[in-house]
Amino acid sequence: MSTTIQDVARKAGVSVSTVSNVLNGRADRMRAETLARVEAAIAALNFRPSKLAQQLKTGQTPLLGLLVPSMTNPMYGYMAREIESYAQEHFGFRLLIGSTYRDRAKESAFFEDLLAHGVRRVIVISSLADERHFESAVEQGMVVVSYDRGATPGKRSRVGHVMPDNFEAARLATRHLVAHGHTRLAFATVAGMTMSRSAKIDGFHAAAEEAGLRATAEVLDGGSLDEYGDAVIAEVGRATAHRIATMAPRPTGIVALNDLMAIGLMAGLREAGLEVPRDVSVVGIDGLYLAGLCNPGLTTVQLPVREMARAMVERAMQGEHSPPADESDQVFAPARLVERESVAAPPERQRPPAAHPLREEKTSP
Amino acid sequence: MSTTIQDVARKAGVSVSTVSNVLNGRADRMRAETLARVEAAIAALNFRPSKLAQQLKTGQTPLLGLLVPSMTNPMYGYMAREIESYAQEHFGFRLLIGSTYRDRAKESAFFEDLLAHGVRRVIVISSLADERHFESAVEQGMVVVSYDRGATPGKRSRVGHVMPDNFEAARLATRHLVAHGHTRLAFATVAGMTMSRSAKIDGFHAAAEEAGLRATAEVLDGGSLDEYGDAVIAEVGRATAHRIATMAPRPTGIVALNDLMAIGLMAGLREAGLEVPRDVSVVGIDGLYLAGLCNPGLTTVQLPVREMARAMVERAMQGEHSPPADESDQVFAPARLVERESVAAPPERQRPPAAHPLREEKTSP
DNA sequence: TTGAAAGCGCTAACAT
DNA sequence: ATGTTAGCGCTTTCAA
Repeated sequence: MSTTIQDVARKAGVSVSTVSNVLNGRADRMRAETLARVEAAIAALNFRPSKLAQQLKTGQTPLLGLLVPSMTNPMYGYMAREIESYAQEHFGFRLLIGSTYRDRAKESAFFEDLLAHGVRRVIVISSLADERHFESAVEQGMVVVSYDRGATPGKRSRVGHVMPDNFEAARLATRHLVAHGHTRLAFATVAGMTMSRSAKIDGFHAAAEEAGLRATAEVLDGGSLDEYGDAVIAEVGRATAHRIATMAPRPTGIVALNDLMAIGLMAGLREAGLEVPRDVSVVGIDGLYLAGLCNPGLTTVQLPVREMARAMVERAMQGEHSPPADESDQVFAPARLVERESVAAPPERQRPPAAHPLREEKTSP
Repeated sequence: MSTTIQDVARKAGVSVSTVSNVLNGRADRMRAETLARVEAAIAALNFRPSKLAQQLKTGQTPLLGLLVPSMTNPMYGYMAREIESYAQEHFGFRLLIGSTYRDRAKESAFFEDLLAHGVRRVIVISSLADERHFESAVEQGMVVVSYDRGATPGKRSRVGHVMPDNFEAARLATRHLVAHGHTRLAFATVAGMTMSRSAKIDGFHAAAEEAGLRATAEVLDGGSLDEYGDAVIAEVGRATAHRIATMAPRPTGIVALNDLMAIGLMAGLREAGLEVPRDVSVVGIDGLYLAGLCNPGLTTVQLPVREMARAMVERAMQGEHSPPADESDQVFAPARLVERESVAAPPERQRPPAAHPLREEKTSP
């Protein structure tokens, strides 16, 4: 089929081991003239050693597994992009990607396949509560790095952890609302608790507490992600917005779990006849570029995505050895608040939602 | 390291070929009792055959290469998702993904790596003009399917082609504007011509012609994609919007190359003090779910993404044999127009852009 | 400085 | 019905 090391050896008039030596940078073991002949043959035949065969021999394959809940979510696309380019540029690794839709069976199946493919390093972005299936993969020799979830305290896990400072991110967002004079605060999240979600809620509460607003700060728990199709989180945001519109008194400052939810929230608020930021202020967390394209522009807390991506790749590449004796989680400072137009002072007194028809979508053939 | 076929054979008290036979569905060649023993051993040892070794032997690896311009673009995320799930569910293939950033060198490097990894089937979503590097990959035994680009007429290519009916999509969008009474039409695109772009432009012109509006229908050629960072297309849209705002007379009905560009366009129009749809109407092409979250909701032509994804996977799996003698491109009807709020009748007379300050982004630490 | 040879884990003739 | 064996393309001792 394609040229093999044998062909090269034959063409260069040397043995395969010599060719293998030049392939593996052991050019010192041979005469310059031999090296030249081999290199010439490689070039002439346009030979590329089969990674397959190399792997089978060495047990190492330059492939990085990446597990994301959904590639359709712009945040994961963003992270995947950063992970890919760093892994490629610094380690020559390609990405073997898989979507899990937050389904444990799918996650496990993906791990099995990775193992079978000889992939030994994986980055997992998941919101699944427990990590047992990862541990078992680690047992089998995998290096796994998990995003946005801390190690279970006590149980020293061999899984690496990288995450943003979710607490601080939410606190920053909440303080921004407080600074604008909001006193009725809400945190909009989805059903189900994860480490990162609870950290954000804690940050939200902490900021409310500081401002003496704890009594009126509430957590709005939206629908489950499973119930919705694709735009999932945004849909939950939309649904939550409709709920907010009917509350009395209504919260005026809302921190969303993430930008996508915030975007859905804004759309829902609009549909319910409420105007952002006149009636309700919204701030997101993530820092998607899409936030800057919204109307109004979404104020959001920018997470250090690139830095986190690098840290994850580095950790995944370290190998099974190096995890610092005291494998503490790697946490990043939340970057900065990016101010746009979705936050303003709360309204003097609350208006009822305008008698605004729900917008309809027509479809024509 | 991990359990091998040898271990299973030993444990079951049979030879490796017997185990291999059960692995490959040749259970009929043995006694039920033997089969049972082998299966028991496999289960007990939690044995998964190494795809690596299988590949080396068979030359087939259940991996599908997918080349996209950028994973950050929601449209590609959407396509990747559909491709992945179909390939996984129907063929048990995983995705080896790569971003090219529309760079030929990166594309070629990716192909080389795929070859080295034993991957023989690739789907390419690219806007690069020529396909020569694909042809060479095909020469080496790859099955490649290219999205959104037709085969060069005459030169019968061995590369498969799948694309939406771009002409019809743009025509549909344009007619919608015409139906709303617009007479000054524009098509907003990016620099550089590709097959799909020119098909859209043709569709745009065709609709204008039908309506006798050809004289005032113009193509607005935005910046190059290379100049921008990540949100690329949206940024081009934004820049184009600023240009539109200063035109006199100004077009009132705009068809955007795609949804992302339309979203950027709407943001830019807003920044320039123009209101959509009161001053300018916009319609996109793609049908991203994000279009429904915009404010105003973006009217767009929904492309049959899932169907196209399936067709591409099917074609990629067919193997090198089947390409129908007259390998014609596979084209899909554009689905439907999804009406939202970004289109209205044109204004009676044009207002100058409001003295509206550009919105600013502040960043605080 | 170079080559011979033994596998890596599996498949598929070919034997028995 | 089951086992033996020769590779797939490469890496890596170990010899020459």
